[in-house]
Amino acid sequence: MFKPIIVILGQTATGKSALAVKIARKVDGEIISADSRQVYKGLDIGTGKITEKEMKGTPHYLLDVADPKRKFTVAKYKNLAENKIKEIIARGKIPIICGGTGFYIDAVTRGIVFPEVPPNHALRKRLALVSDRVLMLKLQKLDPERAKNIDPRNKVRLIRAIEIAKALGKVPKITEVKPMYRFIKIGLYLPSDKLKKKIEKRVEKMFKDGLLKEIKKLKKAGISDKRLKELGFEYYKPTPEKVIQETLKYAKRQMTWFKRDKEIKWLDASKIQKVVLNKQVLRPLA
RNA sequence: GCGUCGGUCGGAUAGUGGCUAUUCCAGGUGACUGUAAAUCACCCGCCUUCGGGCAUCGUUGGUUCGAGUCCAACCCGGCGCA
Repeated sequence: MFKPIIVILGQTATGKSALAVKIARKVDGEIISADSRQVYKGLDIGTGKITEKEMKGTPHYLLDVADPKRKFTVAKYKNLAENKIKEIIARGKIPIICGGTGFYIDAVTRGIVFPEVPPNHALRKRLALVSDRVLMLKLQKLDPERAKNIDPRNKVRLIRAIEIAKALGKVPKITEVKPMYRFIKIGLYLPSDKLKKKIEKRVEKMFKDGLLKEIKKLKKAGISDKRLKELGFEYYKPTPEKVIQETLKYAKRQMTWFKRDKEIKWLDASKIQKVVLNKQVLRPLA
């Protein structure tokens, strides 16, 4: 049987990347990123993407695998990540998943099975113009079962449900296939005052490193304001204050997601020591 | 000092004399089936046994069955004139 796979997760700016590298170097591991924005090429400074230097020679995967003009998806992530896990294990190395996108992590670690219906952009475009009420009526006709427990005001979900129902006749129930690996989830957390300070520092550094230039470059490459906003990148007028505020809100939403997962073992990021590392993180790999 | 316009929740803002004071932002709680830093719901004066109860539109008085809305005086702020 395989050794368990370590998952490092937590809110933004808690130091996940550095910890993952540290562990990887100790156990001869390789890192698979779980970040919905770092998959895109060209989104570096704004997403806090790890630099070559910070990797310290440890291989990282699922960074820069998508074009920001096109939407990446969880299902795609799941596929790529599972392939990478296989590859890494086959090479006799240890996979380490590291990131802050809860949905992506769950897709892999809980083995969520997504209906095999690729996005239908023409349909989506058409349905986007319709009110949520009408969308709900449509869905009720197509699949009364799914309509019962869907968010009736959430257009994104309604559209997706209709998309699936049109293709398959109905939306399949959520299924989870027990993954063939065991995962150990380590959550890195910081008390809110410390997190806030770290975020402030990080955002200031982003501006110093050229965040505005990066955004300009993306715009020049033909990425619309709307798309940039979807990527969490465009603020009315990017100022450090605004970006800090948005980042704090995001961190809160991340925590809302992680809190539901009782399997996560939480470690205080400001107190993490070698001893703790050995005891709680590395022991299962011995 | 005179004239004038205004004062509504942490900030901004709506509100023909009539029931439950609007919307946006910020804040809080949560949801999550191929967009997930996305998208969405609820709360956001006080109390609550979650049914509701009590407050409240600068202050004080007045008119009225009924006032955020009308009247008067005062307080505060902007603008104009001195």
